[in-house]
This record gives sequence, C-alpha cells and structure tokens, in this order.
Amino acid sequence: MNAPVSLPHLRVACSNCNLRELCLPVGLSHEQLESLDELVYTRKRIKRGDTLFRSGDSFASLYAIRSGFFKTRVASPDGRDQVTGFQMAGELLGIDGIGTDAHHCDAIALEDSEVCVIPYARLEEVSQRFEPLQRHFHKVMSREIVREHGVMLLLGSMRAEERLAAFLLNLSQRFTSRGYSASEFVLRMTREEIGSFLGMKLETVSRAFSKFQDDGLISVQQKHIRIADLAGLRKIVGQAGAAC
Amino acid sequence: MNAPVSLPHLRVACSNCNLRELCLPVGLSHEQLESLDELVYTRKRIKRGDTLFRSGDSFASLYAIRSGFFKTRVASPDGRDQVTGFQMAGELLGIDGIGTDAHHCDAIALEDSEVCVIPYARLEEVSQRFEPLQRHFHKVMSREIVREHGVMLLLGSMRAEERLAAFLLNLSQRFTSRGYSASEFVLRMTREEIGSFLGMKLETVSRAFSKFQDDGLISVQQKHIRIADLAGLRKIVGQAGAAC
DNA sequence: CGCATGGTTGATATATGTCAAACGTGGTGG
DNA sequence: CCACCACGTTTGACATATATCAACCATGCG
Repeated sequence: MNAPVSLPHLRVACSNCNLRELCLPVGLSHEQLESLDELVYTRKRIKRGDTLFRSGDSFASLYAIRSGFFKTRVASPDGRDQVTGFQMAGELLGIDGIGTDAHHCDAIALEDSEVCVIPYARLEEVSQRFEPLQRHFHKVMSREIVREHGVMLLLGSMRAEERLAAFLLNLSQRFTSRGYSASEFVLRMTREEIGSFLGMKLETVSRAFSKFQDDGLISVQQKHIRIADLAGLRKIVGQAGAAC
Repeated sequence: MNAPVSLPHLRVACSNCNLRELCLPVGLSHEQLESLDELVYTRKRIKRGDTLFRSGDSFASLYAIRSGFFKTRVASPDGRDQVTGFQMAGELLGIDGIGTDAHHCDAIALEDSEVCVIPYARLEEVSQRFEPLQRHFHKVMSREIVREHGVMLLLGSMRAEERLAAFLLNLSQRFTSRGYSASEFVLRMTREEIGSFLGMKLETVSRAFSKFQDDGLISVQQKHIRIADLAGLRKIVGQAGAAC
C-alpha cells in the first residue's frame, strides 16, 4: 500500500517468535504452530511519525506489532480528531478495515517500529482450516470490543484525574505483562495525544500530572514517569462511588 | 442461562426470516441459505425491563434481535455505569462474551423483544465449513469496532448539543434502513439512558432537546420525536470545524 | 383517579476549557 | 561543539459548558 519502508521479503516464522504468546493462540503443538507460519511472509518497518495505514486506504492486511509503539485515531469530516488507542508489541492493528474493505482510522508510529504483515485473505483461509486460529482471532476482536467499552466508560463517566489515573494504570499493567517495569516508564505520546485519547485538553493533562506529583502519587519529568503509589492511583479511579 | 422467559423449542429458519439481509451474508443461493438454518434452533422472548444477559454470566450464545429494542451497559466496580449502545432489530448482542467466555456488559430490553439464540459453538462450527458466514461474522465484529470508534469520537471531542444531534441522526438513519420514518419516531429510552450513553446528565439532555425545539430543528414531546430539519441537525454535528 | 416515574426548567456551583506567557529540551546546522 | 530554534510542557488568570440541586409538571399505569 503506502509503505514508507518495506523490507525485502524476509522469511519470518511465528513459530519461533518471542511474542507468540501475545498475538497467537497458546497451547499448540509444534506442528500446529508451523501452520501459523503461513500467515506471515513479510515484515515492515515504520519510522517514527510515519503512518502504517490511513483512513480510506483499502484494506488488505492486519499488522501484528513486533516492536515499537503506535497510536490510532479517527477524524471527523470537520477536522476534529480522536485518538482511539495506543498499541504496543504483540497487539494487532487494522481490524477496523475488515468491515468495509477500507480502513476507518489512521495508524501512526510513535517510535521506530516493526510489524508483521498478515494478509487478511490468508488469515481467513488458514483459520478456515485451522480452528484454534479462528477461535483465537474471534477472541482478539471480542476483547478489542470490550476494551472499547472500557474507554467509553472512562470518557462518559469519569473526571479528568480519574481518567488520567486509569490511563497510567492501564499502561503500567501492559508494560508489566511485557516484562517491563510496572512503575517506571517513558511515555511515547505527547500531552496532546493523551488528552485526545482521554477527551481532555493538553493543559488539563499537564495539570493532572502535576497534581499527582504534588500528592506523591507519581513523579513526572516530561515523558518520564515513575509511579510511586500504585494503590493511591487505584483509589483515584475507584473513588467515585465513595464520593457520591 | 438466566432466561426470564424461554419459548419451547420452535423450529426457526433463517432462510425465510425477513430480517435476513440485516443479520446474514447476502447474495447466497437458496441451498447455501439453508446451511444457515443450522445456526438458530430457538428464540427467546424478553420482556421490557428484563435482562438477556448480565456482566459475569458465562457466555454461550450470541443473540440476533428479531424484534424489540435493547440497551447494553457496562458498570465499573464503584457503581458507575455507562450505556454502551442501543440495539434494534437485525443487530447482534453478546459479542463481548467471546473473548473470555463471560459477558462484560448487561443487555436489557427496553421494550418487549424477541431474539434468535445462536449457540456460539455452532456458529464457530458452521463458519468453519461455510466461508461466507465466517467472512460475514468478521465484518459484523469489525463494524462494531468502527461504531465504537465513532462513539469515542463523540464522547471525546463533541459538546453536548453536538452529541445529541449526532445521536438523533444515527437513530434516524437506522430507522430509515429498517423501513421506518426517518423523521418521526418514539424514543425507547429515558433521558437518563440517553445521557449515560452520551456522557452527559439527564438535565443536559432535556435542555438540549428543548433548545433544538426552540430552534425549529425538531419537535419533541416526551418520547415522541419529529425531526423538522435534518440538515440543521447535520450542521450542528459538523460545525466544530467552522467554529474553531 | 391518584401515584410513581420520567421530564422540564431555573438558579447556582464547579470542572474543565481557553488564552497567554514562560520554560525545558533535544535536534540541527553553522 | 555550541547555539539556536522548534516543539512540547508547565503554570496562571479568566471564561464557559455542564453538573448539581431543587421545584414543579406531565403522563400513563394500576
């Protein structure tokens, strides 16, 4: 499609990828695993700031993130836009394109990244023959729907500081499950992008960060975050019931 | 599961259901259509106010709405809740359960309704043999994801009146595609439920309705809505670009 | 017919947005 | 290599959209 950079066809094997347990069904025999190797023939590198696909692009492939960090965003005709998620290694991009054979959001790399290209026709074909793959793929899509319900809850019913606390906890949990520190990480996105995702202005994001720091919950220096009081953040997210 | 009412097993055929074009793949031969009849063995009636499933229920089936009207909502541990959508005839409920074999939201009938019960194991099995069904099901899930992106855009970036206008236009469009009037309909949900869905308080919903009426865009009398100026509503949704 | 539920409207409070100024920081080119 | 510049961030003062609280009204069900 509109690949900024595309590696020459690399022989790529899911069966010995160390992200396997993040993007593929687990508990398969070695033999079963090899049938998954048919899924991915190529990888693609995307430089920071470049787009993997944009709204309107015709849909052909899904992308599994091998390394790096992305945001997805939708735009309304009148120029507003909304970040719909931040994606990291092991997560799948492009599902939005299946419904109409065209993408409905932009996927933009927030750092130099690499993705596995999964031609959708092949995914359909292999999952037709290989039931665990079909089952797993359905689960991935279902979980994405559930995740979005969570975002709707956040956007529809939480206040600014609650949203930011929930956001930090979510990041922390995802870093943890990838073997990184739960309490110390570098944000890949700007305050404006966080604000767009959380439905608030960048100044409000900045003030909430400062407030958390004043309260001893985190320490923040630009993009570097250290969580000092995980339980305290959790209390902020969950305190609405107490407050009302 | 926790069916409030369940009809005795009724022989039910997708192949001569008049909602076919809404929930199933189109362009199939009569013979192909009959293979879909395996999907649905039973229907279930749900009375207004009763729940079809609730968060935590173990997941076994999807439900295609044959008639009636539902809302789905998620709840946070601290008692907040968020309506995640309103569903009408031809739409599918329960997809949220696939990912973890348990439901993550409640589905509540807003009027006496009837659904077709689609055992998920059967759906998987039939779609394993019958490619157009698999393809169609993927499209349905993908479109749900895209719909939710739209809701995120609405919640994250629109102001109260823009949200309500977008909501009315969305309802109007869905009624139209079911053969009902685009400009005159009865709301099945309360102001509070609209507000929960749109991320605002019921008073704000009510005030926005009144404002639209004062401006000649709609006439509203309790749950009865008549849209007088469709273009005017569209202008409200899309005017952010102009305003900034 | 009367009550319960949902809806409307008003007065006021408050969270967040807006506008503006100053400051850090990292990358680039002289 | 340093200095400068563009970009992102922080913070303050003020504006405003929406929430909150409260009273009253409509309606439809039992």
